[in-house]
Amino acid sequence: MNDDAQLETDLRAEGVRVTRQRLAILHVLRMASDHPRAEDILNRAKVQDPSVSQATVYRTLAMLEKAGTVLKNEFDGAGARYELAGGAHHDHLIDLDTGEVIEFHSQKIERLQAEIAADLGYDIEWHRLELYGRRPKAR
Amino acid sequence: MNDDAQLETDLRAEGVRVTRQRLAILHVLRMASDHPRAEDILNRAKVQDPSVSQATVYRTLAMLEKAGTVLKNEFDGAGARYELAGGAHHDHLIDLDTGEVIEFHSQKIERLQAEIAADLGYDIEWHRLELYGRRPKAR
DNA sequence: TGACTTTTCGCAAATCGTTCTCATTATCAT
DNA sequence: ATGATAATGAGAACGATTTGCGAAAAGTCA
Ligand SMILES: [Mn+2]
Ligand SMILES: [Mn+2]
Ligand SMILES: [Zn+2]
Ligand SMILES: [Zn+2]
Repeated sequence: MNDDAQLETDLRAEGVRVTRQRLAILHVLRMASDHPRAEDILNRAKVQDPSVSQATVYRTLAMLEKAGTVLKNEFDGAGARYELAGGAHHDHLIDLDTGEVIEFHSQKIERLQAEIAADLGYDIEWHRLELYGRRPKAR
Repeated sequence: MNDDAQLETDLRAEGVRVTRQRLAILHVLRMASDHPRAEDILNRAKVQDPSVSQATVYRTLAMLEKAGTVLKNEFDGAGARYELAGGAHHDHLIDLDTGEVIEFHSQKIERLQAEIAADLGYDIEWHRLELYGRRPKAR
């Protein structure tokens, strides 16, 4: 597990200045496992550094997304939800009752997507696969 | 091919009043094959009835969506894009260069999605599968 | 048709998440 | 430490969509 000093290294690797605010935001993302919204990230970052502003949260997220460090998910409903990009590609299942986000991956689906696009004469740049469902009522 | 008188029947079937504006909007949707945005629908509807307003376009689309007559697609980028729900379920491939929307359907993928959700203990209510790609440059 | 009730309309103002402006502050190579 | 300049906070602006409100149109039943 990376400690907070690693965050500084990560930022420097991207050639940007290491600011308190960016460290706080990255720390929040490191700790999160719930695909938080910008507003959640702001609130959590403020615990570590009360000076963090909304504008900086959005700016930092946009910057990290461009750098490939962060993934921005535009699920149905309110605003975007973010997560660190670290691991392998995965798609999401959203619980319509709780809002919980569950991750999954299907090599078969990924392959089929590529085949379909190829048949249509396209190369896929990226894709979005989201399942919206609920747990069947106890029975 | 349905004529415009059919539109009136469609509206009555939904138990709402038949207005010039609604007929114009439905007509536009009937003619469209390009997944138009609300703004496009407004502009096209104005040709038939210049009195149609933006608010009515949004209100009518929301109403038709709730009735299951219209599908609202929230693709990446600007605003939502609409289409009549008539046919069979399909997903979309968006051309990143032209914005063109291509429809496709894979029974295999649909089945895999259901299996994945079932394994996770969920029933899928709806899903979104969008492929974003481009035609390989001529070579 | 005309009076009466209900729905829908256009317009403008409000929302909401996100982006931008700009004066001020902080980082960092020197 | 100093200076160049990147990054920040506060709040205004934005764009798509939604909503409140009084006016107009649609449905109802003589
Ligand atoms: Mn995820
Ligand atoms: Mn379609
Ligand atoms: Zn995937
Ligand atoms: Zn599908």
